[in-house]
Amino acid sequence: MEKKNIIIGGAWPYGNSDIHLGHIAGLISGDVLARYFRANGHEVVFVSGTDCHGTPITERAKKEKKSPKEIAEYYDQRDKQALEKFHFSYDLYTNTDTDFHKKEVMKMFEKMYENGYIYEKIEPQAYCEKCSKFLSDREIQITCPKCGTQTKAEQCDGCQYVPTIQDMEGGICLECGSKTILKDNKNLYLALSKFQKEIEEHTAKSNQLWRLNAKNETNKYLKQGLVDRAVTRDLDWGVDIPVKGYENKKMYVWIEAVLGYITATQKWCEDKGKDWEKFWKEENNNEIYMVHGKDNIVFHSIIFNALLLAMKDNYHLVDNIVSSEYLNVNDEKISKSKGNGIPAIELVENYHADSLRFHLINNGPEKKDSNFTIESFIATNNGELLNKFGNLVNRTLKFKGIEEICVGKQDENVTQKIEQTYQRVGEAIEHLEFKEASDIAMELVEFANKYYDEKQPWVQRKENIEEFNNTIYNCTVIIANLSNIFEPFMPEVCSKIRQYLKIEKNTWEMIEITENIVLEDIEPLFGRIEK
RNA sequence: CGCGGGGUGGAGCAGUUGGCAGCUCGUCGGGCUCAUAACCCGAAGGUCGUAAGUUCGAGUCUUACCCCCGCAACCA
Repeated sequence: MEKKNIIIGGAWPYGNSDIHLGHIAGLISGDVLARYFRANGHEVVFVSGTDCHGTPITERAKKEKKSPKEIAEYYDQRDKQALEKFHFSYDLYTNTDTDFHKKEVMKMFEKMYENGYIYEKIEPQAYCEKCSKFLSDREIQITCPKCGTQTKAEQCDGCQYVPTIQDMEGGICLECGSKTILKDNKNLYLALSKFQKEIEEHTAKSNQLWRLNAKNETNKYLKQGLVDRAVTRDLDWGVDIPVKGYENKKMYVWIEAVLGYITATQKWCEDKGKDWEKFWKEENNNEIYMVHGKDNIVFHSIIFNALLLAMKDNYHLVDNIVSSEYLNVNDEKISKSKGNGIPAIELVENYHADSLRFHLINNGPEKKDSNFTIESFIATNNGELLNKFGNLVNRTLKFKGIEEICVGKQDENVTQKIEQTYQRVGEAIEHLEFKEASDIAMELVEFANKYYDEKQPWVQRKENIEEFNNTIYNCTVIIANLSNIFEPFMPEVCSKIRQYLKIEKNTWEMIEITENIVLEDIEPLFGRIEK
């Protein structure tokens, strides 16, 4: 297979709360891809980080009487820990508050400005004279001109009406309660409209593998026609604007956050002495995957690509949008007010990370919203993983009194099944069908249990020791290969198997066992969860 | 005509370009004893929401209709 340079970008968790199971369910696909491509010998950079800027963080900071930095740092640590416990194999997990990120983003911004894709526009904006500042929509309360509901000016709670700028006049500043006026304000805008055609063409060309939601969302925006977007905000927390006259504004958080995929790559490459451009610039046989939830789609499929184009610097655009739907918990949408968010870190401290990973991959919101219940998770752990997978390993490697796996005769059918499984699982992963991939992988486990039962090693052992050795040998070969095939889904368990069988590292091709293996300290891979 | 998702055996779901309706669990019957009472075999159970249409052939495409769910903020 031709070696590729692959970027996998996991969505950046927002640093104002713990990431929950829904985030993990969406992001896990990125880790599956990363592990799979690495095993295939591709050059992979898998990056993410904490998104530290923006209003929700400043709001939370104010409420807790802390600085935005303190809030962001706390959740950066928490999220990083949670992701590590889930065995996310990020090459770099950083955050947007690093000097490196800010410096590099400012350079990129400057380039877009110089290229004329970022321009100044003066427009009236809601202003509070008492607070002496411009207000964003979410900081104003208005009476909806359509239905009369009292609502924040982002969108009407009652009728979904989106207020115009005129509606903002005479609203109420949520900070101090005084009336808002309209006042001219200058902002920098990204000329998204100039990229309409290029993004349309690129999308049509590359969206074959995209999920339906990504195609629909992106096409919806393209159909409406891309509209230029303000990229500066009246805030004091964020990345500075490297343009004269904008000293007291900051960059719109989405703009600098998505550029984090690039700065993180740059940082990692710098530390490793590699060339970051071969991952991001054209003609390097590269491929870019972006992994996130459905509400993030247009930021990656449209805005990020527009930014890449605006730099006019030979950037390779995003090829694959891997967007998940939402995970519900006990049939309810995850929401903090309901308290059903289940911080990811709490679950992974109580349950086996690999079991959770497998369950989320096999039952996750890949094509539509899915529902997580602890009962269904227990069923996966006890039924699929322990009874089938764990038990296969145990009944083979802990066969009564066995101390050593002796090299035997490789069974043709077994070889064929294993090779076929590599191929089919690989294809499914490359087609971004992760549920399918995990199902096919499980088929090999079921095949092995069947093989075992048909051969009846407990009988063979008494009647024909050579055949007994062959059976156990073939089952062990399957197990060895399971440790490769399941690596993208359950890395911890797989590395444990490799340790038992003294296999050095995982690959994505059939491995054989050519030397006897002395068995030591074999322990069950999964624990039973009692209800 | 606001937007979006969905209706498939008892439950939870899969069905990608239309080609004999699958999976897991559950139920019933059988086998085995190596293994964390785990494993294997067999059976029952579906007019794929309703109606019409296109087609040699539709769960899969078209149209109409019925029902369920989500859509302020926190939040993916």
